Amino acid sequence: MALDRKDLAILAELTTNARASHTELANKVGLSSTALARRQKALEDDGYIQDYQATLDLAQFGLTTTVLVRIALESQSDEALKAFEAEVVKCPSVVRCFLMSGTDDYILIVLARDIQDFERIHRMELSRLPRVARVQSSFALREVVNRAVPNVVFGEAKR
Amino acid sequence: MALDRKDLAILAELTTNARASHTELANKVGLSSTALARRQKALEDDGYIQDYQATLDLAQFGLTTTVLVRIALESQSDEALKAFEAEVVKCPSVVRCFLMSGTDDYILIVLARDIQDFERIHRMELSRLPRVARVQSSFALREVVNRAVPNVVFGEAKR
DNA sequence: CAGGGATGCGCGTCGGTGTGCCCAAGGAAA
DNA sequence: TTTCCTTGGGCACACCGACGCGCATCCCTG
Repeated sequence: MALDRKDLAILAELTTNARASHTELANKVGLSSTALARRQKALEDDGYIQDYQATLDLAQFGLTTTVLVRIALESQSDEALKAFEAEVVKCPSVVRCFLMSGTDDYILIVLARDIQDFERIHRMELSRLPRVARVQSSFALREVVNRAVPNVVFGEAKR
Repeated sequence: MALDRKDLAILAELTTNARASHTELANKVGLSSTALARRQKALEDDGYIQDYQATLDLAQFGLTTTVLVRIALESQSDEALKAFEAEVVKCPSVVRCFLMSGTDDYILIVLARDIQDFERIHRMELSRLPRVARVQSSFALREVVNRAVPNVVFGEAKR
């Protein structure tokens, strides 16, 4: 299935106003509400739209510090990876975790209130992860770009 | 303003079903629809909820490859940082960009269709960024954790 | 005991949503 | 070229549900 520029406009708008009504969206895209409803339902049924979620302002919760954590394991055996991953998913301060190629085995993105809070997270969450050989943390001083969807998705219009 | 466990339950539910109606949410949280409407509006007005956005399945768009890119600049002067950041925000394949402490100046998260596509991105987007001294790319083999909101937010109930 | 804050119920209004039908455009086949 | 068929769009309508309000109640606190 190919998406035309109106589909992309719908997606672009929904990634900002997920609660927009059919008529509201229709006006912005340049369609009637019924045509838009059909397209939106198709986008959902075809899996382009996964779900609709509220975005929280993490700064309101005091989570202003982002830390990138590089982790190397003692062993790259399947058992070690499984054991590590089974625990890392439980860490409440971890928002992302990638299994990486290269020298580092895993890279985590951790959210903390401040540096002292990260010390606590390091002690209570990260240092308790199994099979870890080395942990290296880098603090993000500022977030320059933060997009849920790359702009490249909306750039191409086909029909 | 302090949030009680019902507020957290509302937020937890809205981060999954942003389009849920008041009555629907009220049933899940254990409130009447009117009480829930008041709380939800308060959460919005107080800035806890930033906005509501549709989540796209990036795999449906062919974006299955995540790359972490470490970039060091020729100079850490304010002018060099400004010049770099002004251009990196235009890169359509970049979803995140952090100014970092430590040896690396910036860390980017880039989404590509595949490794060949990343070669194109490297050539067309990354290598054209100004003041770059060194670019180092690491491919993510798998994504173990991907959360928009850390679980630590929902963990604390106060009232 | 009094008062403020939050809740729940009921109501009316409003708007969204879904359906049926018709129309226009484009492509294919005769 | 004509005709048929398919695809997508728009209009109108009716139904259902959401939403917001007012008021009584409850709890907690001072």
